[in-house]
Amino acid sequence: METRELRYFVAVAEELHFGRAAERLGIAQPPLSRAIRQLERRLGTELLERTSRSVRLTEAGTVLLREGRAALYAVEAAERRTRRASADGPGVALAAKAGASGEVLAKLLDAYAALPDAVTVDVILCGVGQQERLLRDGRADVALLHKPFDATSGLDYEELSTEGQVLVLPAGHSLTGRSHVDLAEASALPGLPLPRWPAIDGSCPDGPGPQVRDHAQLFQLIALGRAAAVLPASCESQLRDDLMAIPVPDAPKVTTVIAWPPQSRSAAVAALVRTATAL
Amino acid sequence: METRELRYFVAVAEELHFGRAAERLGIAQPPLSRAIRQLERRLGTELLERTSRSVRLTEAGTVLLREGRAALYAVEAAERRTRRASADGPGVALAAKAGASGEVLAKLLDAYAALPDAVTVDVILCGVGQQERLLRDGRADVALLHKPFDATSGLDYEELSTEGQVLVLPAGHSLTGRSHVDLAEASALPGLPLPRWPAIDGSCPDGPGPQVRDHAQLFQLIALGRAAAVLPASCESQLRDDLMAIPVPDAPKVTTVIAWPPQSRSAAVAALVRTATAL
DNA sequence: ACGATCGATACCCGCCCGGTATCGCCGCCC
DNA sequence: GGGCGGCGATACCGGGCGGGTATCGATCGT
Repeated sequence: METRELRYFVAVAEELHFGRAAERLGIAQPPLSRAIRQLERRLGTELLERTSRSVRLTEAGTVLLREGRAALYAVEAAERRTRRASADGPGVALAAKAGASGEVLAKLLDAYAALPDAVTVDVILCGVGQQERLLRDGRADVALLHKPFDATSGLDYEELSTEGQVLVLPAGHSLTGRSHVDLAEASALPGLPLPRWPAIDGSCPDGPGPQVRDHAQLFQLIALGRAAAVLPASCESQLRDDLMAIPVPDAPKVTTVIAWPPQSRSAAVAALVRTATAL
Repeated sequence: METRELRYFVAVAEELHFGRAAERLGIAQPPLSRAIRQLERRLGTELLERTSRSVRLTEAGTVLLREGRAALYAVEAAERRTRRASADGPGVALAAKAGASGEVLAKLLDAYAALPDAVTVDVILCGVGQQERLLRDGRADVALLHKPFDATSGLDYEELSTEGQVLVLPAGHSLTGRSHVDLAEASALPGLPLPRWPAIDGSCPDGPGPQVRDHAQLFQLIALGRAAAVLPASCESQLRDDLMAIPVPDAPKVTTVIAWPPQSRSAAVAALVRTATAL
C-alpha cells in the first residue's frame, strides 16, 4: 500500500464525499474514484458503501481510517525528523505547554546543558494538549506533559514529580484566607466559571466558562474576575500579584512526565530523559 | 514520501550495498540508485555516503532508518488489520506466549465470552518476545505479556497481576526441600545453566546455557537435567511430575499486563481490556 | 598495471497517474 | 411527474516516472 493511496482514502473517508475530497487533495474527482477502487481491489474488500447520493464507511473502512491515519502520521514524522536531523544538525526539540512546567523545564535544561555531550535543545512552547500532536508528527522529539490531563497513549514516558492542585482566584476574592477549598466548591463559584480547554482536535466542550488556549490568557481572565481555575500547585510560584491560590486537597493529583515517541530513543533523547528522572 | 521509497531506502540502509538491496527488493540496481537519489533530493539532504567501495549512513540517514522502519510497520499493520476486519468479520486476535499466562488466559477468555456482545477471539500462541512484533505489524490486536521481560515500548497497557518467581529444577535435585533459594545461588547451579531466550531480532545473547524458544522446550531440557530456569510463580500449577519449583524471593517481581497498540482502541479490544482488569 | 567490483549515468519502453468529457443514477422541487 | 441538479462511474488520452539493459568511471587488490 502506498502512502498516496492512504492519503486519498483518508480524505474520502473523512469527507464522505468524493468531490470535496478530490478538491482537498488538489486532484480531479475521477482519478480519485479510480484510486479508491484499485485500493479496494488490492485489499480484496469493500471500504466504502456508495450510492449516488451518499458515501458510508464499511467495517473494514473504519479500521483502515483509524490505522491509516496513524500510519500517515508515522510517515510524516519520519520525513520531518529526517529533515530536522540534517538541517538543525544534532539537537532535540522539546515540547511543553506555554506557561506550565516552568520550574521543571528550567532545571532540566540547565542540568542537561551541563552534560559533556549535550546537544542543543529547541524548546517548543505550545498550546494545551498539543504536545502529543507535535511528538506524533515529528516536530518534537520529547515533551513534558501532565497526567491525567494530557493523553500519553502511544508514548513512552517516565514520571518526574507529583503535586496537588490549587484554586487560582483574583486577589481579594471573598475566599481570601481560607486554608483550603474542596473541589465541588471550587467548581461552583458564583460568577467565576472554570474555563474550557480546547480538545486535541481543536473543538471545545460546551459549557458556561470562557475558552482559553494557554496560561497567559487564563491568568488574564482570572485577574479580570471572569474566571477561576484549578491548576497544579507549582503554578503558584509564577502567579502575578493580582492573583492568589488556595489548595484543593481533594482534586486529583497531577503527575509531570517526560514523554517521547517509542522508536525515537536517540542518544540525545535518552540523555535528556535520564537527566530529567535524576532531578 | 511514498512507502516504496521508504522500503527502498530501508533495504539499502540495512544492506549498505546497492546490489544486494536491489536483489532483495527484486529490482535492478540502477533504478534503486536513482530512487535513493531522488529521495535525497526531495528531502534536501544526503542520506548515504557512498564511495565506489563502501556505503555508510549519514546522521540523517540513521534517523530515517529508525523512523522509516516504524512507519513501514504502521502501514503494514494498517493493511493487515483491514484485511482481517473484512475476512474474519468482527473479531480480535490475542497474542500470548505459548506455555505462559495459561491461567489468566483461560479466565479472561471465559469471562469475555460471557459478555453479551462478545466477538470471537483468535488466540495466537507465539514464541517468547514475539507478542510486540505481532501487535506492531497487525497480526494481533491485543496481547498478554510480562514486565519487565517483554518490551512494552510503544504499547498501551493495563497491569493485571504481579507475582514472584520460582526456580524450576528436575525433580529430585539436591535442593529438594529448601524453602527458598536466592537469585545468586540459582544463577550458578553446578551443571544446570540458565537458558538463553532469543531477542526480538532473533539473535541470542552469548553464554553457556542452551537456547530455548518456548516453555515446552524449556521444560523438556530441565527434565533432562540440562538446565534450570527462574520463572513466574504461576507456572508451578502447570509443572510436569518430573519438575519441581522453589521460591526465589529476591528475584524481580513479574507483572502480567494486557497490552494493545495505541490507536487500536476498537470496541472489542476495549471490552477485552476491561474484562481483564476486572478479573 | 590490470581486472574485478560497485555505484552512477544514459537511454528506452511501458504502465499508471492525472486530466477532460460524458454517462447513469437518484433525490428534489416546481 | 418530468425536468433539473448533484454525484459517482466510465471512457479515453497524454505525459511522467518507474523499471530494464548497456555502459561508464572510480577504486581497491593483486
